[in-house]
Amino acid sequence: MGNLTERQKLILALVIRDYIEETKPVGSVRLVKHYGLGFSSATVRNEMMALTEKGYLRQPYTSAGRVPTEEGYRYFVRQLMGTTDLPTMTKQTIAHQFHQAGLDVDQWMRLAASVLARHSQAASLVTAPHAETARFKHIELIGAQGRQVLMVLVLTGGDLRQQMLSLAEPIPQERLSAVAGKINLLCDGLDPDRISSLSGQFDALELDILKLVVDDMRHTQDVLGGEVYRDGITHVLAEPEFAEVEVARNALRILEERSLLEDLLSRTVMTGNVGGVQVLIGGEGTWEELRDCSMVLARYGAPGLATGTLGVLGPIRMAYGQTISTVRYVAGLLSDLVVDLHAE
Amino acid sequence: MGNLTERQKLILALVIRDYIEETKPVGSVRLVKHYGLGFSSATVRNEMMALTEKGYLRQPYTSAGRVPTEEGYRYFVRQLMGTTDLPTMTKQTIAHQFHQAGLDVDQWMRLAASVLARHSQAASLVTAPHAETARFKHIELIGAQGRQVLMVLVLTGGDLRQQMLSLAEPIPQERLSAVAGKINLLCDGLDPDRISSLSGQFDALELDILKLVVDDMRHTQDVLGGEVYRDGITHVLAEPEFAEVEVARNALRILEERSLLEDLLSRTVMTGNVGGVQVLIGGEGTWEELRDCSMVLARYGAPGLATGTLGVLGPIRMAYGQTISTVRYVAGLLSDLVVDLHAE
DNA sequence: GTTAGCACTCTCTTTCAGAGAGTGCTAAAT
DNA sequence: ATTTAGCACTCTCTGAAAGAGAGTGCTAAC
Repeated sequence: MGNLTERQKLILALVIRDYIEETKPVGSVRLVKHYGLGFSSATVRNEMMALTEKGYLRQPYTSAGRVPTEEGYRYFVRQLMGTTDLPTMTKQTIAHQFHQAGLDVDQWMRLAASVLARHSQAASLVTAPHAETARFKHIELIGAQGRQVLMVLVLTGGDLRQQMLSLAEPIPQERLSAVAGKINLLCDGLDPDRISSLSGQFDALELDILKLVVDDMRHTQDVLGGEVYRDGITHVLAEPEFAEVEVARNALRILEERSLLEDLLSRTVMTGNVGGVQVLIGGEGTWEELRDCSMVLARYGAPGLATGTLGVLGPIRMAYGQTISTVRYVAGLLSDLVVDLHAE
Repeated sequence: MGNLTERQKLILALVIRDYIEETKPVGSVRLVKHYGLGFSSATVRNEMMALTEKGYLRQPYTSAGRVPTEEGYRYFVRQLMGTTDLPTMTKQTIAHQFHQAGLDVDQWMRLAASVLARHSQAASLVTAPHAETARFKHIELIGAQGRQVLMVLVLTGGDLRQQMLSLAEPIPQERLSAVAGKINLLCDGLDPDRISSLSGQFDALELDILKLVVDDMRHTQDVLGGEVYRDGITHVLAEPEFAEVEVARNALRILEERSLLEDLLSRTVMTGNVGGVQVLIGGEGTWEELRDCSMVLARYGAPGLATGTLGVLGPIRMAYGQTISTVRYVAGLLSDLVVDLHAE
């Protein structure tokens, strides 16, 4: 595939930049005029031919202007774009909004989704932070009417699970509290496997409860155990590449179907480090559903404590610089907030 | 506006039925042939003219077939359609799915949204059940690192709120438990106003906590206090009336923007009774955003205990019979489940 | 290595004509 | 007094044809 000359890099970058703005094939004449290049359109044409040969550009049809290929975008993102950063003003505005939200995780998530969507003009996606390995912290059993009992389970990392139990027979609140107290004492800080191994020390009722606790904890360890926050779906519909309803449907399916999302996240961002931003451009040969769109994903949080995922879904013709820096910045903010919340 | 003759009613119903199926203007000849009417196309034309005059039908352009107006759909839904019911088989299938979901409210909601979306082939919307007037049931204060405290608040109706507090100084867990115990004792079953009036009996720390409790309880009373579950967004995009991206954007905004939704729900379904299904066809002169779509909404739950809202959003050309019976049935199921959960 | 010149290709837009569907009116039939 | 057959008319939709426009790739000169 050979390397690119500086001039080829320049032209590739300009084609991408222009195409992202204008949404139509970029011609050689336009490029020279619009960006005041120091060489002629014929030269640009020659370079474009080379770039087309190398697979970074393509023509929608013979004798049309050039459009970046997915490979072209990837080269741009990896080699050409450099690391951009959000303007200080913008960062301050966003940070301010988060500080105003206080310590309510639900608020953060909603705000994060909203900020991502607005600043990238695309659909956004945020999963609540949760511990990778669930550890028991606290259980509460509150009797309701009859044999119904509300079980509230608190895990390290701030995960909170509730469940309504229907017991075989009514149990007085004192007994429930005693059971909860015993479990709290013996299981503090343990993971589900350890708790399972403790079964010898409990009676039948306690074991029933403990079984549910363990199931619940295991469930929490799933990638998508918690709530998924979305925003900006209407933004992607505004993009011309999603005018074709089938394309739009396909893209939104990714956001809507939990199983798809789970597969996608577990095989990409979950394999990366916190802080690193991953860019998926087109299907990347793996995801048929992503064929016509790109995603910018990141993991946030504090490894060992609690982590979550956030990202953006938009057309392949995406302003990657802007989007990547937004995702990185919001991921950083959320990481700070997670740390603030758990350690002092 | 005068009343309609039986034959006019028949023709109106057939036009609507045919238009819903075929998505194109219905002509007089087609109507006679396709439904084996006992009178000629000329007669149908005369009746159609009358129906057009009365505002129930309209022509996209001179000498095209007829299309129902919003007024036409409304008449159909209110006077012509009658009460349809889901096939027993379908009902059983749905009921079975819910029973399998156990007692996990989150599961119910997700399932309800999924069922609504699939059976109505439209976008669905479900809000979690919560008490209209929040009543205190239980508080738990769990010390985390340093001055951080996790407050878990349980209200009657099963509402569960968590919040991270950052206290002025570290407080030992015993003291926290004592505070929680005292609040549990004195506030059991009270509404936020009553709790506020009790301030004389508490010390500074307790009052700080109590303040947050009251705020949280008030917040829970909002229409959209809890989580909103959505599904089937891709379905509406498949409908031809949403091929125009602007129309689709507009419709999805309703689902996406909390403030819009809040306004809409509080002014419609919240004014109705549990069990009653409300149908909004087009903007109804009030909601600009709903101009190009219809919603079928219902409230479910047990009044006084906990209620929630659910519904469906689709094109005005919607299979109202099918959709309404699905919404009614799912609302009924959720109501039963809410009752099961709270009373025995 | 670069550039001017030019023929060529392909799309996009506009125009036009014909087909088709459906109406509304009139006059006859029931 | 309805209902219906007949018919002229209206309007959209489709496809073909033509012209404009943008942009390329090649060749030959700089």
